[in-house]
Amino acid sequence: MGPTAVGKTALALELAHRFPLEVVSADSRQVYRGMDIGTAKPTQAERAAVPHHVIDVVEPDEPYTLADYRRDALAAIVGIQQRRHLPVLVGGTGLYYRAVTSGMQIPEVAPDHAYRAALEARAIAEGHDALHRELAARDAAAATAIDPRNVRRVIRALEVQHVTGRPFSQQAQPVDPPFCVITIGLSLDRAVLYRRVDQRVDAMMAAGLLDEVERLHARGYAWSLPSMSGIGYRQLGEYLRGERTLGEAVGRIKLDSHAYVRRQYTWFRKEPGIEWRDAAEFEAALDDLTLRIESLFP
RNA sequence: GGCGACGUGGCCAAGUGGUUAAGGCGGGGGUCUGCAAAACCCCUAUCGGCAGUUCGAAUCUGCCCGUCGCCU
Repeated sequence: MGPTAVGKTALALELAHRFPLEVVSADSRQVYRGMDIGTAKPTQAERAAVPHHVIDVVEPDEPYTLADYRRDALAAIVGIQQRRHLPVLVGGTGLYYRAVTSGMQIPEVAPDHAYRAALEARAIAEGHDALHRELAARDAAAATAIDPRNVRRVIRALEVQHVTGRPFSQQAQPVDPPFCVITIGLSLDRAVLYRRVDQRVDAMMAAGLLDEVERLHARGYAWSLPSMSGIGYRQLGEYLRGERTLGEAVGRIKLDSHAYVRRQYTWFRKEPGIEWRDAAEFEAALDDLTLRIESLFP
């Protein structure tokens, strides 16, 4: 695990020279087909050399949820284990990481978009506190745990309670992890990482990110889609709609990526059991990880 | 050397006598189990320096320092 552009993919590919491993992506954007450059997907050559899973699984306009991801990732891991290969989860989406490694029980309630839209409208009309008060009445524990201003979370809790008739808070109890996990967190000095992010954004532009975004938009994918609202796609959309210059859009991509890095760290810091390694000491991290894995298979 | 303008947090920028000095950007921290590269929240200055005027000054006066412009 680790923030964007820290070198996770490179480390995994290097590790693949030492172990028969397969990669399971833990990246919420690489699941979309056709979004290659902006999501920094591993190349076709890299994916030919090392099998990758949970990449390119849906079209950009298909909804893909946490539950979908958990199902796909666990299925991939089972398959890898049957092949007697080592499953290596690689990615920067903290929630996805947790869904796989912590035995998360996700309430079996599919999104009801009409219901959500109605509640969103209420939040706007009556204020988010109104929704939160309703949640407090229906599920006090959830109301305590969820920030009233985090409308999206409040709505999901209401949705689960609405559909199942049972409190959301009682349906989200984690169980023991289904397997033994070693987590290596790759980290890098913030200023250095920001520089690396900026360089990668420039490289993405040179590699044709704008074309990629235009092509997706030409295929009819709305800017409001979750897939099209990711970093890179959103800002270039603003440029294509004439809301800002190309230079401004690229600058925005860089700064939004910085903020994303910060949010990623916030998430990872909270996750237990992560062993942090300095990405600047790539070889050392690689050797150390090799020893850690070998110790598991005497 | 003279004249003029300006000098507010890392940057941009309101405020031109009176509650705890707007806001934006950047930076930092945080929340989040079916939209998570999302959504949301919090933090981040005493106003170039000194001396005055005043009950009270970022806001007025003087000097100094600095920046910019024009002139010689």
